[in-house]
Amino acid sequence: MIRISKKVEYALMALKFISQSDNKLVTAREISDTKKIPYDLLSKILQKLKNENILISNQGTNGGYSLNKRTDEIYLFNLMNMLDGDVAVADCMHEAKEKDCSLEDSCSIKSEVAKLQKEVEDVFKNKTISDFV
Amino acid sequence: MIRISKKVEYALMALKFISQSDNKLVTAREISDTKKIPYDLLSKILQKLKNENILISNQGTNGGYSLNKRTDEIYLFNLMNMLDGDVAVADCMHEAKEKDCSLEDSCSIKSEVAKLQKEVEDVFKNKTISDFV
DNA sequence: TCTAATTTGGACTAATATAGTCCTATTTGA
DNA sequence: TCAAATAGGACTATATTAGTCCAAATTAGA
Repeated sequence: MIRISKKVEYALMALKFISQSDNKLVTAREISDTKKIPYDLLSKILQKLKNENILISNQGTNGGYSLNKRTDEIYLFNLMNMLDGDVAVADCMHEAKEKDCSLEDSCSIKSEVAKLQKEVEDVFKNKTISDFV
Repeated sequence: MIRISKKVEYALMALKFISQSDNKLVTAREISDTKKIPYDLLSKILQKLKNENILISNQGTNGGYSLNKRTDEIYLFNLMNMLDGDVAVADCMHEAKEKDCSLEDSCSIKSEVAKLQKEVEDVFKNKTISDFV
């Protein structure tokens, strides 16, 4: 839902770490060790961020990751979407599938919940990685 | 976390329903039937709201619930707290126990997460039941 | 060309949180 | 005394999140 999951938390820490490494390539192991983040989980996250063009990766010996965007171009809201999927304040606010709400007919609060959704979204859309650095 | 769980959703629907019943006592069965909410679950929610002085209950035949506060005195943020416990954008933002964050030392993003917490809290603190009626 | 360091990525398990159910009291008006 | 209601503990089921395990592919350097 709308929250900073462990994945997002780890992503923020990793991105911050990478952004502070003066263009030197950073390995998953390095981040995992200094930040005490489970290695396998972190790897998955970095791979995802690479596939989403947030990071650039170099494989093999001496490989590692580097940023592919400026920190102020990476939005928290997007990170959350990438890592945890649809960001929604309530089950019925999932865009993708309209997650067929069983209450549809009897629900009397949907429009206000939608308003809430927008307000909360805005908070997360207004934060970028640069805010965390 | 910070979201409208089913419990909160049902509470909002129920409170709206009760607020629109002109002081007539409303039974859990009545709400459950017309709003298609699982009866047992709804009962628990109403009992909780009664214990938190949001509702007044009358037991026995012809019993039921009525509001104990004006709708604009019932804050969404408080409802969430009552029904789902501590409202937090991240695990480390739980007040009660400081939920001993294993990253404590290596975490480099806590202050910004705290800022975020406050911003999101404010959204929920600025909504009352009257917004949903 | 071999080896070690590294990313890649699928499949699985464990832990936790949420949602829902079942059952038995207790209260009270008619 | 009965039926309609709230009260509430204990339990089960489901979904989500977190974390682990394993094997492959890539690449620099000895």
